[in-house]
Amino acid sequence: MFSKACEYGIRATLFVAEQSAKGKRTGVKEIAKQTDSPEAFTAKILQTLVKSQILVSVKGPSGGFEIDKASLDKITLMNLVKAIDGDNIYNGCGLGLKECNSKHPCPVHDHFVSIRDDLKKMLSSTTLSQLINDLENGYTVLKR
Amino acid sequence: MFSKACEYGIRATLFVAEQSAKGKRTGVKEIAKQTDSPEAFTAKILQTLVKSQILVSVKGPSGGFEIDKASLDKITLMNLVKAIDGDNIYNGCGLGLKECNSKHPCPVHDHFVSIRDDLKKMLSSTTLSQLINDLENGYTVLKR
DNA sequence: AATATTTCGGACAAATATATCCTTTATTAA
DNA sequence: TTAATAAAGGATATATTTGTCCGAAATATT
Repeated sequence: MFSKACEYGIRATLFVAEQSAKGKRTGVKEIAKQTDSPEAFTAKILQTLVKSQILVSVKGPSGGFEIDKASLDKITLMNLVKAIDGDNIYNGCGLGLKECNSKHPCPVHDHFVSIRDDLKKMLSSTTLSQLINDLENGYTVLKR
Repeated sequence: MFSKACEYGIRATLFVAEQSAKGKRTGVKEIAKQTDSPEAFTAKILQTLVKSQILVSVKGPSGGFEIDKASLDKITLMNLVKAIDGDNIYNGCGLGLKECNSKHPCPVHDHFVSIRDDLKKMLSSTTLSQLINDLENGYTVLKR
């Protein structure tokens, strides 16, 4: 479904979001530990997310990553996925054809339409706020 | 969504199925050409599909690949995907956690449930017969 | 000002996926 | 029986993804 980079990226962002909601800033080391992800690789992905203006980074002692509280319910899973994996997930053809669309469909095009639409809808309507709510409850987890 | 191998594999299988329905056997060269796929790589994938008993191969002159007509409406997309990509697509966790399930869910688990179920349902209920029907009509295409 | 901390950026390394090539094996047809 | 044909299988090449390492830049603390 998603690349490893995207899986790590979503997990990292959720951890940062959770901490930011508490007013805490957090660094790569802690993020990697709490999301059970490779540290150096996670650092790269965090850089990408900063460039995409999803995260804010601060260098130096007591630096780290944070998310503007106001954007917690503006940023969606779709924003993360696009920033890391691009938009192939909901634009690409199921069988890899270049010019597949409803006028010129591949054999599985119609079968995938509603599934892809549902996925797209879910990704673009699910915000960080919603997701960290379950995390704070302890209902969901970021590792294991 | 699927690997390249799986995309080529599905396209190849559909072409073989279409030909088999007409009583024709077809070789790698023709399959690769008609599905716009790399020939040698396609050959490898066809081997996998033969080992998985989805296709039948015949060596020598006038040899090639075919599908038992009786199995055209028994073999589903799910069978192809499992044979080539394994079952990670509908067993794996959206965020890559090892022990993600309804008792111990990752933050996106519940959000993915219905989408994954729909995908699984679609893959396991769509047969080769159904797919080649649209192909024969010219309603769907295998390349471009 | 000096030092320690932390992200940034580039180069590099390893693993996996994609893709090709060539020899062997089976089979058909002449 | 020989020659031609086509898949099988192994070795190898290339590309992409995943992952690491290290010096540079920024910044807070002393």
